[in-house]
Amino acid sequence: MTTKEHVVHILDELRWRGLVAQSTDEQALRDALESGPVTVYCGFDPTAPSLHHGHLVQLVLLRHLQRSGHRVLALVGGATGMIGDPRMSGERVLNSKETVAEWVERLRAQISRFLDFDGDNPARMVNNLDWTAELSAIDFLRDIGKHYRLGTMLAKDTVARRLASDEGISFTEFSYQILQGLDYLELNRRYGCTLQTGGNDQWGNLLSGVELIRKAEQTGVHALTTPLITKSDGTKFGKTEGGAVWLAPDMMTPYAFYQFWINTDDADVVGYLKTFTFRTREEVEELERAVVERPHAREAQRVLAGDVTTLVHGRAATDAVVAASQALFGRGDLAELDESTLAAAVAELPRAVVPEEPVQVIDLLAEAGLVAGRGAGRRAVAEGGVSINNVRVTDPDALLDASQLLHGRWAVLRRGKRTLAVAEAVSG
RNA sequence: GGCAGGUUACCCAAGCGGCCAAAGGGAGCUGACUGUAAAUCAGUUGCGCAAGCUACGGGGGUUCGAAUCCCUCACCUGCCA
Repeated sequence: MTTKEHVVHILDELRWRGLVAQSTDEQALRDALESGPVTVYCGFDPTAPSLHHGHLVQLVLLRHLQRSGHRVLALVGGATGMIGDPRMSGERVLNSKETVAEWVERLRAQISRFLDFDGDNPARMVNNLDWTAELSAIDFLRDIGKHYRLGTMLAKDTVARRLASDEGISFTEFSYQILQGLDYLELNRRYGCTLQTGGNDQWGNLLSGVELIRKAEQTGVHALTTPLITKSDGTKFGKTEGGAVWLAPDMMTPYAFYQFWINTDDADVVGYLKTFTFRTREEVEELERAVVERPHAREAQRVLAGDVTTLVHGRAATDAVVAASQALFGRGDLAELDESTLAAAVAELPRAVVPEEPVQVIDLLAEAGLVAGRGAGRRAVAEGGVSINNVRVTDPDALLDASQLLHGRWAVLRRGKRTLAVAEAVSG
């Protein structure tokens, strides 16, 4: 921490980083954060086998708070994940208990990377299934349900809109807000938690807990939300060919993850540096100048991609993908790369196996997942969008011949400008 | 439980007996221009080299011919109880 950060209030720091959208009584929150360690919690529901870019914002926020001395609780929604937070796109399909349990474990492992669970201010991991599994329906309705007014619940934005939609809303999803409120109450009682954070779309759910605690405990607690991360061109942040930007390496390779960030628009990169990296104001300002003065150098994008990939996948993985990116997108001829450099670079890519017999290029493309099928492969070749070792392929029926294998082992397949895979000969 | 409406490709949505592998929009993909950026313009988006095959919630039927008509099942929604 630089000396300057000591004089900047954590809330102002977070605001500068674009991490603050709404909060309950801001002055009260400001005073609380200033007067001593605040216990804060943020929940993560197991709706998929991995966290994604949206959760990353929350994890970064928690990390900032922990670094400035506050106590952090990371909650995995073993219970809420079985109910489903209502969303505008319609009723969710319930996952099996086994699936939810499995995903809970995966999320736990992922969250652990972002916070410090040792030292003198350790973060703590909690699971809301721990206090809901044994809760009887009667106790739930008497002790918790009695504090909830139907009018308030129905007025919640998502609920109201879902009710007005053709699809409506099930009682299960409607009840979600109570479960989340209960979590906050429970954490307040157990650990003195007085701040809950979340995405701005969670505002209603956060307030559910704030109100429940006010009624049940006659005490005021805080809520703080982060803004929805946006892109300047109006499209959705975090959307890729494969879906979301997953943090799990088995769902999105570190290479693909790095590439996602390095392809950030000029118009967005400074904002993302503030939000997703821990760079100081001075560093960000310098990179901001670099974007204006030398946009083609893409320095800000490189720093962003490097920092975020390191945060999520670690130093070693990042070094590997940076080297791979430089090799594969560098100016030089791929054939001139030495064997070990090329080996490291292609290690990050999806691959297809080159059999003994002659094989069609389009089959390799399909096998490597670069195209959806042979037809799509033919189309890609016809469009001029396929190259092998940076040499454009023009014949849809082209075969890969052994002379194209670099170092006798690899051929770099490229579709479009930046989607890569490798065809590898079986060694032997 | 009753009545009404709905279920079309990644999403929205048109089509209501042949000219439908299915309009239009969104989104995606590719090319040109670039800086692995944006914007713009162009092409493209069921499987198959092709003949052809499989498709409009599932099943059955009418018809020379069905996404389109009939029956039935499933699911969704609304109103009423």
